[in-house]
Amino acid sequence: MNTNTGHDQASADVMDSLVQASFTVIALLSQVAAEHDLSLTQLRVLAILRDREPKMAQLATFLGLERSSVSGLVDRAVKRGLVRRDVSSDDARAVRVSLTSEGQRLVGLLRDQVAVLIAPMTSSLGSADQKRLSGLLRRMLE
Amino acid sequence: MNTNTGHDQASADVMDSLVQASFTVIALLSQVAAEHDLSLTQLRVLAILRDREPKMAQLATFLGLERSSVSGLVDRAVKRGLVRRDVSSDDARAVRVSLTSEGQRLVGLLRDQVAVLIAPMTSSLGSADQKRLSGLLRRMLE
DNA sequence: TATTGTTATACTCTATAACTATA
DNA sequence: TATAGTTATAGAGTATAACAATA
Repeated sequence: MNTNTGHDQASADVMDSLVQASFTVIALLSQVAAEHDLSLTQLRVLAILRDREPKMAQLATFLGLERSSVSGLVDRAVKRGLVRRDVSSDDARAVRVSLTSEGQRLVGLLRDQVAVLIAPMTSSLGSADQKRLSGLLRRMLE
Repeated sequence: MNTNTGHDQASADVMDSLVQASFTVIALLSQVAAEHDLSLTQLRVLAILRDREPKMAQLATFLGLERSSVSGLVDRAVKRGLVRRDVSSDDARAVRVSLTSEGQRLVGLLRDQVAVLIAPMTSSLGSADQKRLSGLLRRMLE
């Protein structure tokens, strides 16, 4: 009988495999980031800016961080020439953050390297199972 | 034609869904940790110690961190009464780390809370699909 | 008055280098 | 000599609180 306390075996299995897979993937992303002297958070910043030009407060929301924390992150990324700050056209208080061309180049490179590192894992599944996996994950994330 | 550069659509799909799912899961773990004033790393330490009593160097390997970093982590966990250091019986240089009863209690609680938070996600899949998902993830991680 | 962003401050996390004690 | 662990130091990441500029 399932008493719905979240402890039945099937739930525990999904939880454990999801958690383990997540740590594996995050470790891999951290490794790619570290090879470019970036933290995981800096990599996230670049990934977010890949198809967005948010204001600071929006970037903080995406990252789940305080605005003050994001100020420092953006400072360091600007110092490295990866990111740009521009005063918003519609609100003189607001700052819009975007990738420089150097930042765009790097984010493409990072994506390629992640693909290379993740491939040995995913290719242990056949092509049909890869589609099943991404389908299941997407349905779960919706 | 797939030129095997890791850029075909199926590979990109799995990569993107895995990365997105991983960030979602890690954010959830961080949230549970934060509710107990723990960092994600401290939560990992407790989870590792749940069924192991490693020496410092082994714990560092599990975490993928330097021994000096682990010294600080264990210091803070000891200070909170969650973890204990004992001189190893076979090597007077080595230190064995283990959970206190308070640490055991907490790690159980954390696991329950993660299960509760992850449930809304996983339960969007039927029971058969949950099994498929954990099966695919496990095969991928082997 | 409320909001946007930055700055000041403090603590955690992490690495490197130097050290102590034991093997 | 080599290994296990700690300590000293420095930089990044993070939050809270206080602040300036603009709305």
